[in-house]
Amino acid sequence: MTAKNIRARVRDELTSEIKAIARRQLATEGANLSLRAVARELGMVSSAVYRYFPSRDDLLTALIIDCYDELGAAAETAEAAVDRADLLGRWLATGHGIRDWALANPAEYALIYGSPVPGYKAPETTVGPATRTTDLLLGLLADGVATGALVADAAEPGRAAGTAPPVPVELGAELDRIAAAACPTVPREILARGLTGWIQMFGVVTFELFGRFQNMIEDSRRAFHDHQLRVMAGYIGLR
Amino acid sequence: MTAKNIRARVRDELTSEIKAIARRQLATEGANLSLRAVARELGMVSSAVYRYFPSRDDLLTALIIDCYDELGAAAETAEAAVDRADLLGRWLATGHGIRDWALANPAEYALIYGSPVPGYKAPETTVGPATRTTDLLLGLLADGVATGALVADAAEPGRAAGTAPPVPVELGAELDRIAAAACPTVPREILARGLTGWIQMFGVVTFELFGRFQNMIEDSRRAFHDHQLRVMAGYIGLR
DNA sequence: AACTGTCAAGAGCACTGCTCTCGTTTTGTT
DNA sequence: AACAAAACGAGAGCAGTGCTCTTGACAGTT
Repeated sequence: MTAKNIRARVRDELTSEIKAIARRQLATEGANLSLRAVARELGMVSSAVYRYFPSRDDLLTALIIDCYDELGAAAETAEAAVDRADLLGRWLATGHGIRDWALANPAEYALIYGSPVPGYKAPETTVGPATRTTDLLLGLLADGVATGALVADAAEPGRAAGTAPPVPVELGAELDRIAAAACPTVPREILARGLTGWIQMFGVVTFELFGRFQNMIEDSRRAFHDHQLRVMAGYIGLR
Repeated sequence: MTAKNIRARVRDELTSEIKAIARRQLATEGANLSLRAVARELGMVSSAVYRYFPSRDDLLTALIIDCYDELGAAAETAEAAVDRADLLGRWLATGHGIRDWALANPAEYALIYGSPVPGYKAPETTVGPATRTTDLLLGLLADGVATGALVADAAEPGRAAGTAPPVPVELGAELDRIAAAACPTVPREILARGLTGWIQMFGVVTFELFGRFQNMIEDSRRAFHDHQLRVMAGYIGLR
């Protein structure tokens, strides 16, 4: 069986080496990386690379999946280090974990959360790894609901009526559908708040990564992100 | 002088025709549009286009400036139609105006708010048009402060203490610097809240445009955006 | 009428994704 | 052990790209 694995193992090694070189080129070339350049750096001929990835888009797909998985793993380990009962701490750890990974891998973040590549259509195989980060939030909400730490607006102490508008009816059905599929125990009001915080979190990271903070927030970007996280945590009801 | 203008006028017409065709190709090709394809569609030879735009990046810059201006104008006209005293209405109009433009011009929105183009460095000439939308928010905040409708957290009725975390000291200096340069009358707490709402607004539009709502929010995206706008308006204190 | 600057066209360079063919090597089967 | 089948790397080639340079034609100025 080792004889059988000789070729397979070389293939696996070359496959991941191609991906590694492509990842490195991603940093300088962005989404329009060159298969020929990868082959050149590998000492191979361009047509040989096509034995491993049938097209450039397939290479991109492999990279996207890897990046989703890496980001998901980074967020998960950051979140797992916090006491389960500390909902706010888990939320903060998740948010900072995602930002840290994004700052360490800006090109990769742009690949998965930036503008869609023109002719590229993400296949179904990418949705699984993509939901790893959102699953963290949903787990957070479900845990909060289970322990009673997270309650809907009306019953929540310390929050005055009228501050937060109620979920409109048009949204209700859709939110219920999402909850039924992903987190049946979470009421729609809490799910809506979680979604708002989730979007804000990625919005801040995206703004920072894409240079929209230039000439604005320069020295205290981490503190800014932390503040946004805490604001949204307060809105969601995490404490 | 008309004799002199014959050439200049033809030049201007051709310049805008090139930009128009490039805009149209932007929709299908994304940021990596082809100068040769533009020339082909124009019945010209590629080298002739270089008389009008010294490089592909310069064409891109021209498009970016046009898009920023268009988005800014769309947001301004939407906001200008609302009664000056109606801060919430102005905020909603701005937000929906931006979203409407983005939905009508998704490729253009991706160009200016999506991932930065790999080798491309936006020149200084783009920052002016880029700030048109943020100026709307700052004007909104300044108006609210001037009329007394917008007040800092502690004095604001209907909001309980502890819901919104205070601005951390590290952020304070930076926020004061921004305020001093752009909106001297707006206190840092209100500016911080406005910034949060601003990021959330663009975050929602970006998520929707970049396909992150697929299999989640499908039928009520406008209502969702509207709800987000109202949530953030409540947080900022607009009413 | 002569000069000067602008223009479109064409050839050419180096690059890209991708396909096809060719000889070689490895694999699985008889 | 022998052999067919599959996998592999190399090379040539096609159509496309951004960009540069040169050439010849035209317009505006003096």
